[in-house]
Amino acid sequence: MTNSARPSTRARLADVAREAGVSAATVDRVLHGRTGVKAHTVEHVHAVVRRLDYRPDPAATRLARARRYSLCFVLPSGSNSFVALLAEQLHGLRHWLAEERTSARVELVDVFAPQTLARHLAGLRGRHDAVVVMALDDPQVRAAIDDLAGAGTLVVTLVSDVPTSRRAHYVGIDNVAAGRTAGNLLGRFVGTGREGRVGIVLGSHALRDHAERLFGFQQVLAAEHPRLRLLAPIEGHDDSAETQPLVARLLKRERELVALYSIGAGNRGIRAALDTSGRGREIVWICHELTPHARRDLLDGVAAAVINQDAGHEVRSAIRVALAHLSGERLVAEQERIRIDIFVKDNLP
Amino acid sequence: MTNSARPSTRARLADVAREAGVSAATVDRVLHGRTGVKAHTVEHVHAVVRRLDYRPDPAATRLARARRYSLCFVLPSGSNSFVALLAEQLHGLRHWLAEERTSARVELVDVFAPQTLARHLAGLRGRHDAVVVMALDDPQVRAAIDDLAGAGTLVVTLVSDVPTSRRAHYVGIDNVAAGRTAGNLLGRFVGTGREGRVGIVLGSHALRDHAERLFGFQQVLAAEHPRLRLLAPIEGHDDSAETQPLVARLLKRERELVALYSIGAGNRGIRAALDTSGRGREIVWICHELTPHARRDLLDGVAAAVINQDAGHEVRSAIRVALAHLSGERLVAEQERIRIDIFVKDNLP
DNA sequence: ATGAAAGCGCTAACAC
DNA sequence: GTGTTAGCGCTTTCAT
Repeated sequence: MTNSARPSTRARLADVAREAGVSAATVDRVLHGRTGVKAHTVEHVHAVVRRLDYRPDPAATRLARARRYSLCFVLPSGSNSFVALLAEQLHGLRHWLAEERTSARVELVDVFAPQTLARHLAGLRGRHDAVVVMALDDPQVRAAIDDLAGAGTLVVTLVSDVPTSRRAHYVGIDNVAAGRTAGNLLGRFVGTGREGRVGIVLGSHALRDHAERLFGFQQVLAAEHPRLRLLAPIEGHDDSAETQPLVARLLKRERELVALYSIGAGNRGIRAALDTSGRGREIVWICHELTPHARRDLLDGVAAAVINQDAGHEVRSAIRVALAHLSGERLVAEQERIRIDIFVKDNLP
Repeated sequence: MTNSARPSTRARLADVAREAGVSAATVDRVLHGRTGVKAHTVEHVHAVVRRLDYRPDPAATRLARARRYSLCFVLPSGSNSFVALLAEQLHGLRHWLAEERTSARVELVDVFAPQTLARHLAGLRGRHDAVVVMALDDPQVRAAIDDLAGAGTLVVTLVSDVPTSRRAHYVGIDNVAAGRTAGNLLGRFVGTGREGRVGIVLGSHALRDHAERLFGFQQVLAAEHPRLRLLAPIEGHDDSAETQPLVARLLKRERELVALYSIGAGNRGIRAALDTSGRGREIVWICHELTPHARRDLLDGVAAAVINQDAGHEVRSAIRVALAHLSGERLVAEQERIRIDIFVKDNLP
């Protein structure tokens, strides 16, 4: 009875091999579903694995793996602060990436030009193990994603999904729920009894995340705050300089405006317009993404709430998801779900 | 030039050893600040480490370490759902703990009895590497923590801190900020212009987290919603059965009650009292901790918002913090900060 | 179809 | 004070 020598320790691969009467290499083959093992042996090894409740030691696995992975992040160009946050988070993960034997590069592309984005994606074919893309949901882009996937590149969508494409995974929030959340807060902040008009600013109807947020927002306002009337959404293309005059005009025209929902980026323009109008503290303003500016807007009492998706979580999740797919590891789906954060002045991190 | 054989790869310990002209063991000693190395050698090795930008591979480190750690979680007994959530999360981490060569046990103690808790802690002396405790901030408890720490046991406080004790770390939210957040939301939900009275229910003034939340809540209401009058807080000892009649009486007595802030546990009692009174949907109710019941309360439209601290994050953080202290690893402080989550009906995870 | 053996990068016991 | 050596648990050639 020498096997009582290491008590209370979990089973190792060697234990499985011994119990199954095969070598470690065979167990490894079975565990990774590789060919070249007799069907009967496969069965048997699996049985032993189950019996011993064997689970591989991830530290040993990582240490022994030779393969290196190459990722490419494709993000929108422009001055969008949230995108800057994503890029910054990615940079901050460089040491972790090195430990995971993974390299990641960032490429910036004009996201409002589907053709440009599609061509860029086409150019990535065969150059990376996985491409993580914050995409426009457009037929050309979808086709480009399908081509990449067809050529064996894993595609992960980030922040804004292209659900009917062959992307392996979407990392981001449920944007309909995010829009509902904004509607819930905005309606309650204005006051259930009060009448008034609500302005909406978005980047583009063509951006799936924006369209979904708008949908959720409208749902909740119609159902729970019917006294508030929604004005036609303004398209600012996520650009502050473009957004500011549009919102300034809105503020001048609509004297009964009680609230403003900013669905996308370009919030510096909105803030400027609100400041100029002098109505910044009476209008309930809700926007998305906790950028440094949004933080200021909250602290200044101009923004009532900010709905956020954690850029750090998203980048880490995208990497974990990609590596899990590439190396055949399991994912805890629940762990990869991105939360819809609500920030007000007092719970800022 | 054989060193171009492994290009683009980060430096390993062996590289540092070679460059410094010492053995791997010596580098190891220096890196872990162990004695028995000439001061000059220490300097030199550090210099090489810096020059090569060497950072140890955590996978290799974990694999090689022989030491096992033993943790003990001391949590309040009773029917508190949030505590159940903590215990459940800890159970879910058993495989991770096994990988980290760490064992963790849970012990349940009556947290409202300082003497009992103090005695229990005293009994833990010398039995674990670290004790994680959700403690009452009381002189006897503080002394017990100091004794434990003095005897070489690492103490981490969880959820509710004992700041002047010798605990190595506090894992939990900023409860003053949490109270402020509740005040902010509650005030806005009621409507800035509206008058009325606000009821407050807490477990005990002796619980530091409860006292801090109350403080933050009062701050915000006084400063930003002076038209709302706070009633004297009710102490329900985090117990639903005890809380329910107290709240029922409050609801009967106070016809001008417009909102209710529940600082601690026992929310099932509050929900029952609200349901019985028939005022559940007109009174703005805000409570803490997203338990299964709180989730229902939100979905039913009875709770307006739930302020939450993520039980899973807290348990993982407590373990990481403890292991980092015990094994002398670095911590990314920013990563261990526990968020103050806000949940409404629409952003439930 | 399967096994033997050499690492992956670090730690720890034991020499010297 | 410092070096040598034998693992940690898995992956991956290369044999057979």
